[in-house]
Amino acid sequence: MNVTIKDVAKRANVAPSTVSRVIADSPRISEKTKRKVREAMKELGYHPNFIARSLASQTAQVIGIVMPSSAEQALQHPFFPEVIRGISKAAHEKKFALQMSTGEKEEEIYEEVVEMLQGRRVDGVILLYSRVNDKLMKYLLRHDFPFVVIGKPHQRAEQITHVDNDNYRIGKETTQYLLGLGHERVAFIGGNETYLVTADRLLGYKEALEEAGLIYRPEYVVYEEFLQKANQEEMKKLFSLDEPPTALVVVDDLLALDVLKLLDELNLRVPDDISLVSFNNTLLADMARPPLTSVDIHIFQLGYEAAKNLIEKVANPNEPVKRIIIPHKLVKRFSCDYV
Amino acid sequence: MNVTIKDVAKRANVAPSTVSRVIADSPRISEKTKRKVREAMKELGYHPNFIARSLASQTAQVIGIVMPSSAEQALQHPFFPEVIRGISKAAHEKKFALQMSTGEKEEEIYEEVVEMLQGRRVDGVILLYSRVNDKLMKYLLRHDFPFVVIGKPHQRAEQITHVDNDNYRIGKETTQYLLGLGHERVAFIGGNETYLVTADRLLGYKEALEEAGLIYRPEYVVYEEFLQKANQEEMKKLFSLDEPPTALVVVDDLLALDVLKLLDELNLRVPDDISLVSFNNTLLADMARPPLTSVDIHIFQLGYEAAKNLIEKVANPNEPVKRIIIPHKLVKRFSCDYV
DNA sequence: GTGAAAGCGCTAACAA
DNA sequence: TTGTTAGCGCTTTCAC
Repeated sequence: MNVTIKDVAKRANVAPSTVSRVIADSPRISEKTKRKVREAMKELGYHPNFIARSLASQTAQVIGIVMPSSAEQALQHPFFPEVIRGISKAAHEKKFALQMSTGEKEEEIYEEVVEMLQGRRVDGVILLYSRVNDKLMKYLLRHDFPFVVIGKPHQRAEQITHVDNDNYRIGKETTQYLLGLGHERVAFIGGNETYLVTADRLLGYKEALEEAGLIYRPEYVVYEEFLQKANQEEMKKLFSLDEPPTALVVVDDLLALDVLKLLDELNLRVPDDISLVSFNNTLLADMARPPLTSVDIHIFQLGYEAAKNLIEKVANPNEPVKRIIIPHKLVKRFSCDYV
Repeated sequence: MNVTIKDVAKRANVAPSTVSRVIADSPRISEKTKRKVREAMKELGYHPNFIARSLASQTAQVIGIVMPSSAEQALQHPFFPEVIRGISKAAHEKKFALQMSTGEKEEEIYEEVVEMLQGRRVDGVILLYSRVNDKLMKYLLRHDFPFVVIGKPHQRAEQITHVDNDNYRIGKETTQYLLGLGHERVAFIGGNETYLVTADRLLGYKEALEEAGLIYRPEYVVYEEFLQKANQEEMKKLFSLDEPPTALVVVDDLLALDVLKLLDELNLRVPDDISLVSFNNTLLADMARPPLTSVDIHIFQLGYEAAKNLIEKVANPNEPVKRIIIPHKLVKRFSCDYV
């Protein structure tokens, strides 16, 4: 079979435990012995067996990535690869491996993650979503498994380490930017209504209007699902209002592309006829025509911080709960103009 | 500590091995015993320890995904999330978990994958790239580790199970489509020169020209790196030729968006002034304006088949080497017109 | 500074 | 059909 610690021990004329200590670079082993052992490892082409190590040490050095229901769908959205990039970076730095959930439905994912953790395959998980009343989150909390959520937990946020943006402020500032350009009829195009991000940004949007002395019009708020061509009804309704908006706050780049397309069909030109600012500042924003003014929420950093903090928590279970707010930044391009 | 197989055994008044057999649903255990054991598992809240199982059974039930140098960069390209989606689907069906490489440089990734495999963390890997003279591939071959590559291996392709498109035909048919529209000055915009995909498609492109009795002009072939704004020199040169092309074969949607942008700057309109067909048919193609005619290479399926075949190979090491060609399809939208 | 030995939780050969 | 037992390859007390 394979070269094991015992083979190395024999070759180096030491005990297996000594080899183990050399692997861990224990300070209690003499340099001379270390050299000898390392040489033996080289000669034999030894590679430590992670699995055996995991079993003995009760730690996997692996973190799990939990996608929202339907990993399959999620990956269609540029947000996810980008968070994963950040996670990957941090994991790599700390020498942790990455495991991804593959489940498609909520219940499946729940089972899968439970097995991951109970099966000791991963030391902790990062939830890439924050859903209302999430069964999995409760389970993690109850069993005291290390986890971090990206976004704001709906319940017990103060007990859960999470990495988020200040979505209220984002919504507010973005709206204010548009108001500052002279727009008074600003509409809000949200994604899925049940996500907290949307709700928070909407709150900021309302606040900005109020502070500016403008009234909030419910008919100016539209929820369009991402990645769906079909239900553009709401959007069309928006533009057949007596007083259609002159500016749009669109909650996501991908959605913004959809919107752009629709506006094109309606013969509305951006930014001449209508201004638009979107969020996330993914590659899409830059590649759209016109290039979109977009709020960079630093997705990569969201992932990076999530992984970093999860790993800290795994290493030290007493690590206090943290709430990490990643700064955002409005990136101006060419989709906004004075009214 | 945690509930183990022994606890369950005690509770159910059987031997640990019996419990183990129940987990594996061995047919040699009576239904009655199974029931009894399963009940005990429920009562105690037992979850099998994967790590222990892996160690004992010498199999991890995990497949590794190897990104090209710089996982970090790669994930910026929509191709990767999409293959991963496919891989995820197949893995999920076969109850395999997914582990991703996190390394950034080629050498790092090499080390990482070697540790993954030697450390028995994964049973096999999928290479999401095919590079000339790849050190890792040689290693895998030499050590007889199960692996599958997406794309065409540069060397010993006949010894390596791989999943690919017929890129030669793709290049040829695409060019023919443009020729059929009356274009005689068709340029080829490739990505990274060292990838085999590009080379194969270029071959097809040349062949199409030849068959049509047109001469191949080297100045009509341009390599532009993906995701780089800087080096647009080559492209600009292309359009300052005495006889600039009237149609473009662009090797990738993302690149096509870049090209679109550049054309815009040059005041060339698609498809009026210039026709363009791109590849991959990602969401981008549909969202670009104009929506791009693009060759769907079925990225999802590439991933799906790769994972499926890898898992088969892991289950049965004698599985013969396979070459799987995924069909492609030209999806017509609005970026091409008669000359 | 190093060795001996127990044990992590499971599987699988061999017995019965 | 089920039990006994010896590992899988490593870490980690506890000795010395």
